[in-house]
Amino acid sequence: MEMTSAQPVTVGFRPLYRQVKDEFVKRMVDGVWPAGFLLPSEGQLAQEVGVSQGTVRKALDELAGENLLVRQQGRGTFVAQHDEKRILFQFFKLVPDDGIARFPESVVLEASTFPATETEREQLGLGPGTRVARVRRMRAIDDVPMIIETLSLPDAMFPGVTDGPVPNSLYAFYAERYGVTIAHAREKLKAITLNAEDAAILRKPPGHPALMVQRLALSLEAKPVEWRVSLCLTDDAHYLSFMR
Amino acid sequence: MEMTSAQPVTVGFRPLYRQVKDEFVKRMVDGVWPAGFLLPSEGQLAQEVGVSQGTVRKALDELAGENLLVRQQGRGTFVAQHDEKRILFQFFKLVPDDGIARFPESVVLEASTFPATETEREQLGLGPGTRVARVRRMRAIDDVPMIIETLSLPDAMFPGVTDGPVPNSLYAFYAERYGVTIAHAREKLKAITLNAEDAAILRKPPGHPALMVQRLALSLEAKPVEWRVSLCLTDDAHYLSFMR
DNA sequence: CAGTGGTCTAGACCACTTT
DNA sequence: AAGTGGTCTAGACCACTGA
Repeated sequence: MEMTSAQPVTVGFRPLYRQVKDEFVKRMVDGVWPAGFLLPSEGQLAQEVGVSQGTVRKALDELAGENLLVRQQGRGTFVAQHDEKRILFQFFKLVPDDGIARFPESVVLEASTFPATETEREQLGLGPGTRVARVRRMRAIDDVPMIIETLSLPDAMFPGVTDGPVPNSLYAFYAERYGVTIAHAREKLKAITLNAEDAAILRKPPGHPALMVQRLALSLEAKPVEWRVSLCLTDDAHYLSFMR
Repeated sequence: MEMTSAQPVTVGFRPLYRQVKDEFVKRMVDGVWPAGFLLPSEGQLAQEVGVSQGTVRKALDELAGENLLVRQQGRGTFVAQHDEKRILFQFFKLVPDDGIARFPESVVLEASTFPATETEREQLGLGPGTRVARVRRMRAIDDVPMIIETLSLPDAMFPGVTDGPVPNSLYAFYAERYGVTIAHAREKLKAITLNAEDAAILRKPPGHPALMVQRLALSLEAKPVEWRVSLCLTDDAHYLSFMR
């Protein structure tokens, strides 16, 4: 029996540009390349990691396609930031019926830490007995109440997040204060009718229909980081979804 | 005054690979490359249109990214088809809460042509007095009624579509019988409560909440082709949306 | 085995931005 | 003018498929 001829095990194959991509993601995760950072030029990066410029380019192009980098011809390549424009474009799908997307203001109703519920533990991948920070707030567009939002964060990952004031733009805050970047999210939608308490906050009668949006936000490392349940009025707005 | 020195008008600049891409889309629109068609190899195409293989590749890659082509290593590149798998993945976002996507069956309630309403004319870009074919059907998953769907098609583009039986899988039917390929779609979602008639069909009490999905489907040429309003029960299912 | 798409490289030139 | 990303090319080799 021939011992030396190993079978062609294709098991560990991983394209160079993907390895390069992983390295770049790691730099973002580790904070070496923070939000807004101007990357070295393609040529420099290629020399640095020891591959051709074309391979670096393919890695950067894919990261730009995932909205993690922003490329600007003549200027350079930047780490994406959670500015208002990006959030409106990438994460906020509720649009007034006039078609002009606007950023909602917020009024915090409650912010404190609690023992995680079973749903929170399941969604965020937490063990029993873990604590979460929970924020409940009302959001309005043009001073018209539109959304009641309850969000849960692993307390260990966001220590003291409910101690101070909670800013309106949370994803920029997570990045700046905790070094946690929200990269992607999954939303599940259901139609419900409002109970008396929620209806009062949104100035509608009990039993009024609303859109319930359950969002799980994932970090750069694809770990679940935030669980958010929103009740949205869709009388004068709609949730917009494109299928490419 | 110097008449010969024109300013450097960058007006007509269009990358080669985009022109190649346009040419390939045209071949699909014209039916030269029908659904499921196996394209010539990259090398042949490059020679045919007179560019390098790399340029053809970039065009094909973008088209694959838009789900208009499917590439398979070792096999070749194919024109995308509206098979059940693609529709489930790309166009059908209502998923049972168990997380296992399934294709719904249909029962046609009504199918005929009518003068287009103002909404239909506006959405489909039709002139006054135009006729539309309208189909109303109930859709069920695992024999449980889930959706009431009303769809409108320009009669001129789909002549006689309501004369025969209406198949369950419409997008494959549009492609095969009318040479119309649905490429993309836009959906607007609202929460509503069911009226007595719709509630009876879905076996729920009047006033029960439901998700209203208004879909405008676009052809390869980016023209609006189908207007579809669906009322979906979300008691045991949800609309799933990813944000990349 | 031949043929396909997938990866990787190297180099040239173009368009855009900033100095 | 210098530096950036964007396009285009040509050629080599790899991984996958099917005969």
